[in-house]
Amino acid sequence: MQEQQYELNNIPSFNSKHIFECGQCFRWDEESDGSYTGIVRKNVINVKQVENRVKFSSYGADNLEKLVINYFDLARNYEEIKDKLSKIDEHLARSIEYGSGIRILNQDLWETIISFIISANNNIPRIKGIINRISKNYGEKIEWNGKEYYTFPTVEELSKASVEELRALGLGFRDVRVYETTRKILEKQVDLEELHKEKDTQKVRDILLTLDGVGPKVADCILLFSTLKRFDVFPIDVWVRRVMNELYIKNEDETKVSKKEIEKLAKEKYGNLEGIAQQYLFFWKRDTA
DNA sequence: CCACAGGACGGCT
DNA sequence: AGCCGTCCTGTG
Repeated sequence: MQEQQYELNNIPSFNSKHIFECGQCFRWDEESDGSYTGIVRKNVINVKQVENRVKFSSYGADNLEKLVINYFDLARNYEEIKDKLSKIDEHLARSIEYGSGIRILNQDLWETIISFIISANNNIPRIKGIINRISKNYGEKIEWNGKEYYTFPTVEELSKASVEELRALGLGFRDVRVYETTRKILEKQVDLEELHKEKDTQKVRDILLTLDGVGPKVADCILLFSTLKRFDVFPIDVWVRRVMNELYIKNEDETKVSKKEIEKLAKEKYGNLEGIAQQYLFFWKRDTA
């Protein structure tokens, strides 16, 4: 464990608020000075952005520079992606302008699976609370600057939790889903290493769908927000349905719009960048609601 | 007290 | 295949 600093100037397409508040992650909290502190693998990281300067400080096991480059997806050219998407239509161009500093994080696959199972029928403050309690009870403690942080438990660590214990942490009906999925991954009925090797997005998606609590929306979020990193998926939640209906479909009753119709439209308009297009649209619609 | 918000799942047609 | 009630908890 060591303390490290790393600084970057003029990174194109980087805005900490956009990154941490676009609904992709649950373990980052804003500090009183406007910086964000989060837990990534076995590290606590603070990100302080003042205009074009971003200061990263960390306490943990991993090399900070390598971790930052990987986690924040810094090798990818978001400027190029935004240019391409902005040309598609004015709606998308406007939402890209609004969330211009969004980057899609490379989050741990296991943690992302459990986090998005918990996200089902749930709101962000409660999801964050549940994940914090899970980490506090089954993860490892890290003390830094007089504060306590907890890593997200490993598969082995979380497999110690009973259904009753999970229920007591506030998971509600998701307790059995998390319990069963943990067991399936522990027993390698679903092998996360193998998932990373599979190139075909549909095949990976079909495997994810065999996990308890993983339906179409959760599967797409896992594919997009984890190290699986697929942009050819389009997670459809109530906000995405709302924005797609308002912009393109214009049905009086948005609940009547079928997922199939939205999926087809997204694929036609945004092609294999539909996943990142979804993020700009979602962040804009949610933030301006 | 009730209404509502938010996806997966199983039972039904 | 599509539709709908149920699952749980926090908020207004």
